[in-house]
Amino acid sequence: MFQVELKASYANRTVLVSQNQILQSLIAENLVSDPNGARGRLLTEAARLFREKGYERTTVRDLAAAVGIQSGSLFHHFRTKEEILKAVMVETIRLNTALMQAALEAADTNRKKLRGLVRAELESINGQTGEAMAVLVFEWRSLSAASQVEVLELRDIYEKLWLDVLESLKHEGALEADPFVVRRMLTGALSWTVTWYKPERGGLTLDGLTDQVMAMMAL
Amino acid sequence: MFQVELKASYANRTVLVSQNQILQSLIAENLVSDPNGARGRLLTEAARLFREKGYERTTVRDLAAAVGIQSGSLFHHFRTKEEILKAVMVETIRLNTALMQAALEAADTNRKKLRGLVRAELESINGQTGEAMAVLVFEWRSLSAASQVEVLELRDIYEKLWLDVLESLKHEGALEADPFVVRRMLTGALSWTVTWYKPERGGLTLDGLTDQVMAMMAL
DNA sequence: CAATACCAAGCAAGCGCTTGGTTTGTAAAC
DNA sequence: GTTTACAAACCAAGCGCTTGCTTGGTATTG
Repeated sequence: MFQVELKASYANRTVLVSQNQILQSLIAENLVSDPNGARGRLLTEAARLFREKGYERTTVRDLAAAVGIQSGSLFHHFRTKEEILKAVMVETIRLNTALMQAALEAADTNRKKLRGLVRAELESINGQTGEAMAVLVFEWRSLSAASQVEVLELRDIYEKLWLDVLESLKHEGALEADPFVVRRMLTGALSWTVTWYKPERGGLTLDGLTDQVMAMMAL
Repeated sequence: MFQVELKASYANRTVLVSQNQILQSLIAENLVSDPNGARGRLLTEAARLFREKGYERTTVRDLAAAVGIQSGSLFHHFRTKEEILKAVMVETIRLNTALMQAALEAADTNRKKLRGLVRAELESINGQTGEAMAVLVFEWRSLSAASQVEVLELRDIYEKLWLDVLESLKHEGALEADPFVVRRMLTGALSWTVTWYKPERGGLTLDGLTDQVMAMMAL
């Protein structure tokens, strides 16, 4: 019991450290904005507001006020309001693709890889990037058709990571259902946690939640 | 093979007939609007538009044009635009609660009851009431806090139907995970089908999809 | 001394909703 | 069977406000 807790705590710290390292390297490559910089701070606040009130109900004046500038000044950083939404989504997918890849590399069996993906996605949805992840799910329609195409290309890379693992599990005989369907179901189930899962109350940890998901799939 | 198809077709017809009977009795009780009446037609169109473009992006002029009247004339039927959204949600929940109750009554074991609920909810989401169901999920935030409270009361009744069955399954030992968590996961997974499930292509029927869900849960 | 970041002011368009008046449906009164 | 009465349904016009975004100019920074 004590052993388990120690191990869990250690695993948690490892995850956090590696998450940060991944973020830093993405910032260095200019693939995501530094949350401490002007642009990054705006995107963080935008994600928060978009999640809280929805994209349409969030005005450029709200966004500007959240970072302490005038509404007109926003348009020196982004040409349109929609470009802000797109940036939130693009950077979120980039970060999460990297996080999922790291989760895959840390596991040796396909079963552990799936658990790693589930755990990582739950962490993305319910952790610091949760607001941006929720925006990705719920504000999709607010993106123009042109932007949707662009973001979808990134999303396909991300989804392929999942499908590869699920297909391997199917070949192993560990999974009965169609990998494509399973991934879609998992997308829905995991995203939806953002609307109800509150780690502080209830006592259900992220690891516990991950266990429940795996148990539900008899894996 | 031929037998199976006949049976499926018959089962499907039974479902459709009973769906219609339930709808008729709810109309008679004035709990939902007749889709052929003026109010019902507006609500149907509203659900379609809200789902297609989102509540905020749908203007009262859009709504009015969809039923062929002037925008101002809308306000003889509803006092505010939000009242239209609320009406869509309330009537959808009322109809679906009745459908779920019927599904429960038609099954004898808890396992069949769960399958009935899953099947019925998938049908609600992907059938004629799908647009309204999607609105219920994706436009929740657009409801005022006061309306949210009102609709939540109805939703609780609906959710209790699920929880009772899941708890029975847990007591039977057929379910390992927490019923509450399972229901939340199912809510997410089933709602999400609206974004990807297209019965016409792919060849996956609603019954097939139901089977996949049950298989995923090892039930 | 550029380039970048910002402000103050406001424009054009679109929004939900109101207003005053007309048409339509219905049913009793004669 | 026409007339009268009246409410519900609807139209045409537009008001007041908010929206995303622009403009012309001013600090700030390397």
